[in-house]
Amino acid sequence: MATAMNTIRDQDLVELLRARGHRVTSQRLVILRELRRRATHCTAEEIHAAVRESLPGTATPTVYATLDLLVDLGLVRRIDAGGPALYDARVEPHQHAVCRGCGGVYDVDGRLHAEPLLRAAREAGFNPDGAELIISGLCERCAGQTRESA
Amino acid sequence: MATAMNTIRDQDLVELLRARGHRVTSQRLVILRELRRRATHCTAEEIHAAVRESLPGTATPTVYATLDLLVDLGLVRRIDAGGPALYDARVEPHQHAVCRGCGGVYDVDGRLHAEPLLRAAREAGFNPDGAELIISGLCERCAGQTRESA
DNA sequence: ATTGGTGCAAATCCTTTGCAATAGC
DNA sequence: GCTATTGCAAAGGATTTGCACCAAT
Repeated sequence: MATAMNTIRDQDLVELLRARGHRVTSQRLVILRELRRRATHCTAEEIHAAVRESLPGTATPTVYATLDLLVDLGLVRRIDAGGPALYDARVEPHQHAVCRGCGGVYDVDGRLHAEPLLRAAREAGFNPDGAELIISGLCERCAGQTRESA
Repeated sequence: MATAMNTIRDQDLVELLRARGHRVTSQRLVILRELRRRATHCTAEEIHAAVRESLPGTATPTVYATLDLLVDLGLVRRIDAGGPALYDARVEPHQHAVCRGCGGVYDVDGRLHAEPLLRAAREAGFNPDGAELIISGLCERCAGQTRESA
């Protein structure tokens, strides 16, 4: 089922699964591929719809379980931005901006410098392994509408 | 209904509501007071239970609507940490750490320096008005259990 | 007197659970 | 063959909606 093009990209998932004693299943491969194909965050539902095309029988709980696993393996970021959870396989350092008006989520490129806070967490007995920044505000369109209606 | 002690603290809410053309209701006062009394983040459900004691008939949708409004007014922070939304009226600069194991949310004192990212967002046409950092990892207890079971 | 807020009931949305069948090791 | 993973159906929990009544301005 794996094409030559995808084999290289699938490699890291296969190795991580084996290393952790998990099984390599087509659902897992297809779901990660789908997340990587779209270079943006998407919901479990969107992934489910896309995955159905290559793997018609795929069930909702499988999608959720797999997304959880991919997050655990560190291959996917989970973004909690108020609505349904978003999943993101984009690897470049970037954060997310959420519009208070329309709920849209936008990428903001740039590295997050949270070392002092991670250190503070560590000193308080917490073992951090990552951090997510959510910027909130108004997107261009919603800011414009607010101004017009005021 | 307002006691002398609370009047001072309620003042900012009353003024903000008036300024924005909203009405001053006892539900709004009581919900904000409750959030301020507990110096930690809590769920809508917890607030609801607490508010029922002084305002027995209070309905779920009222609690949600009021919390939304308080967040809009900038008096309360909303924290999306994977489970039910948390609301926090603590004013000292601090962020939150969420345990992957038990889901617990802990305060991490310290100011967040996200100016470069906020600037990047602004340059991309977004109008930021705040940012929330969620640190993820394992709390002391869960980290211990993982080690034991390994 | 107006109309924004509230309470109630019910709906909706997202996510998880329980269990039998399947497929990876 | 053993057991993790899957699919299916259904439950569960959080939040929102629609509408009638109430109460702040």
